[in-house]
Amino acid sequence: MAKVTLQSIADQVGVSRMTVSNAFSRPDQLSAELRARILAAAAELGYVGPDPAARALARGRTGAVGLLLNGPLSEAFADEVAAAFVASVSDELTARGLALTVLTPPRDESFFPARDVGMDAAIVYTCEPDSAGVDWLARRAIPMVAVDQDLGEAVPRVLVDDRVGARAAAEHLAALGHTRVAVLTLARPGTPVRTDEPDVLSTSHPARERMAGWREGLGEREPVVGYVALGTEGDPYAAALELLRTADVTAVLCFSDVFAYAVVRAAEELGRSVPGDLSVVGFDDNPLAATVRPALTTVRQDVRAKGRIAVERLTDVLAGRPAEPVVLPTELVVRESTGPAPA
Amino acid sequence: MAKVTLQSIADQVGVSRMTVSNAFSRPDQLSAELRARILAAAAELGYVGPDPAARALARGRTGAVGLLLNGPLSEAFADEVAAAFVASVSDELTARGLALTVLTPPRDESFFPARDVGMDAAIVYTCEPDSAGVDWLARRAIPMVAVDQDLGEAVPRVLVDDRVGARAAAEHLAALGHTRVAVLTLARPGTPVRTDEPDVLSTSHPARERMAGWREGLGEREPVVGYVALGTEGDPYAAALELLRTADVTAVLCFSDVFAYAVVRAAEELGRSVPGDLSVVGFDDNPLAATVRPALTTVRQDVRAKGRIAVERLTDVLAGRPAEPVVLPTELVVRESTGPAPA
DNA sequence: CCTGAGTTCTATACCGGTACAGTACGTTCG
DNA sequence: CGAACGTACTGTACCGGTATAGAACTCAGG
Repeated sequence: MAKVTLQSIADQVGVSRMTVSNAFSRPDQLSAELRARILAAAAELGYVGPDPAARALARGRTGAVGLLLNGPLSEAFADEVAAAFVASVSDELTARGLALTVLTPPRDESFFPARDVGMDAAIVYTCEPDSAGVDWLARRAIPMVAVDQDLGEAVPRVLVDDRVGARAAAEHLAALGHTRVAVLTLARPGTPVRTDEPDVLSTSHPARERMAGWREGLGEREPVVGYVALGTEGDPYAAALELLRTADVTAVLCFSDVFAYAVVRAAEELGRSVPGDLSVVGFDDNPLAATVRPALTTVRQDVRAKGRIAVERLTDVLAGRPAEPVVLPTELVVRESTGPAPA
Repeated sequence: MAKVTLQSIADQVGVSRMTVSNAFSRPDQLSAELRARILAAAAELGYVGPDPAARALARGRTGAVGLLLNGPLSEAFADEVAAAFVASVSDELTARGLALTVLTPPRDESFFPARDVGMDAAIVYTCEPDSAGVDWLARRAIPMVAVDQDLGEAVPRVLVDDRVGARAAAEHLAALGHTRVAVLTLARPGTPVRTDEPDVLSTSHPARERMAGWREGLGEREPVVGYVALGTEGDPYAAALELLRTADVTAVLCFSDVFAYAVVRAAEELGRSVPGDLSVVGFDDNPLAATVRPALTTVRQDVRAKGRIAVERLTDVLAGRPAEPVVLPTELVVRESTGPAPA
């Protein structure tokens, strides 16, 4: 059977192709009676509806929004917080009649999603400003919204107040009398597990901001005894063991709740009780944080709101409205993993 | 600035438009020297590369594959097993130079991803054969692969041997002397929480097959004392409490590890010890199953393999190769949540 | 010197729609 | 009763590429 197009239906019914197009895409442009006849003819011929590719070319819109990630999706999902963000973005896009296309770094440059996939706009999640993906999107002039990252003034951003949250966590420890505090945070990929060099820190916005907040909150005390910087491929538990064995501290500030829980388990392994001998603070308020024992003191952020607001900003941009930068609040949640510094 | 197209570069360099197209898409079709000149001119004019929408129309391929889900993405992610499957699919597609577009049921028919988004093929995950999404894909003649569902002979399927796994779980309980066994499984949406009517069961392939396997494995004994059928919106913990309060059983077979853990907590709440007073078996071997106490006896399936094989089948279909149906094995994993039936 | 087989580039013909500016024909209103 | 307007439909001009067949030229082999 030959391909069924708008034209074949137009011929069948005896109207112009444009009228058939309108029957599907702009019902108010023709009489109900004629539209019914056209739809009937279409059904009879087995016409499904306008071809998305042709429509995308003619309209200049695809109906899809890209979500640019800095690693494979399985990596994002290893972190429950990132997974919740992705889910939130998808839900919000659905509610607005947009589809989600996942843009991951390619294995092979021959097909580069950020360069080769049609989309109306993109949400950039935690990607370095100089990454290839961001570069392609920018060169294609695809409207972007940056989440958990600063891509410059031109790109609207949705951030979390990591610094204030981290400062609150550090002040909490300080108020409990802790003076020897370590940090377990993210490092640039490839960095050795343990280091005291501040410049191996991950350049991600949250990593920088949280570190800055911790330093502020620890105030005049020797701010950080040492820290373990962990690449994405690192094993948090091994890093935590290493940290506790080599650093003489009474508390640890962690980049995430997953890291914090690793510290808790490492402390148990080494026979140190939490929070009796060691206080541990996480970040994000992962569902995990409330479930494990001892429940983790952490800094809460509202991940679903982050996704929702990112999509709102995106639709603002698509509609030509100005999109103000947003900074979402954080909140210290004190649970069982922190206590007074041991004497 | 006027839009930069292939034609503008062709004019600038003084070659045909086709040659410029080849410079980007088929480098072996022209001399290296000319290609370099074209690329230089393109860079100078700020040409990014062929427009994906136009290319999709001309080539008849988009480079994107749809993943059809039967609910919002956040719902899929509530289940760690489904999330792992999605991640696996994405990783495998990336490895093959394809992008992933998420196809969820629309809030509003005006934009229906399964109907309106361009894609080369689709993976259908746990969707009812008569759902609107499947119907649109079928009418568009989009190549499909069905996962955890049977869409008829024409659609290649990737299944898990749920029945054999469930039977093994039931036989395990039988061997331990259990004769009064309940089931906690999925129901059709909207079904009341507790029922003994078999036909409220979810029509999903896994739900049917697991139930069949459980019945087989319990053999000649009164097969199932009763079961709680749980819609997707139901609260497993509440259902588990209800079940244990009303059914006089020594063991519960569950549709998932999440359900099983809910039963464990409900048993604790009611003062019954697991596995002393009550044995519980889950399904899937969710990471959770090994972490919680008591660790859950469960039926393992390899979710990453399921994603990988689904994508393999999909590429087979795209290449015109026949795609044989696949049934992946399951394996009973005995941990701490099952023990001899109490006297 | 002629033939056949590469290269390298071009001409033509689509791919399947939508936007926009009409045209033709009632209706309404001053 | 004529101007102004709304409704219903059409004609034309794109949207920005790619496939395919062929033309022009080079080169090796007989």
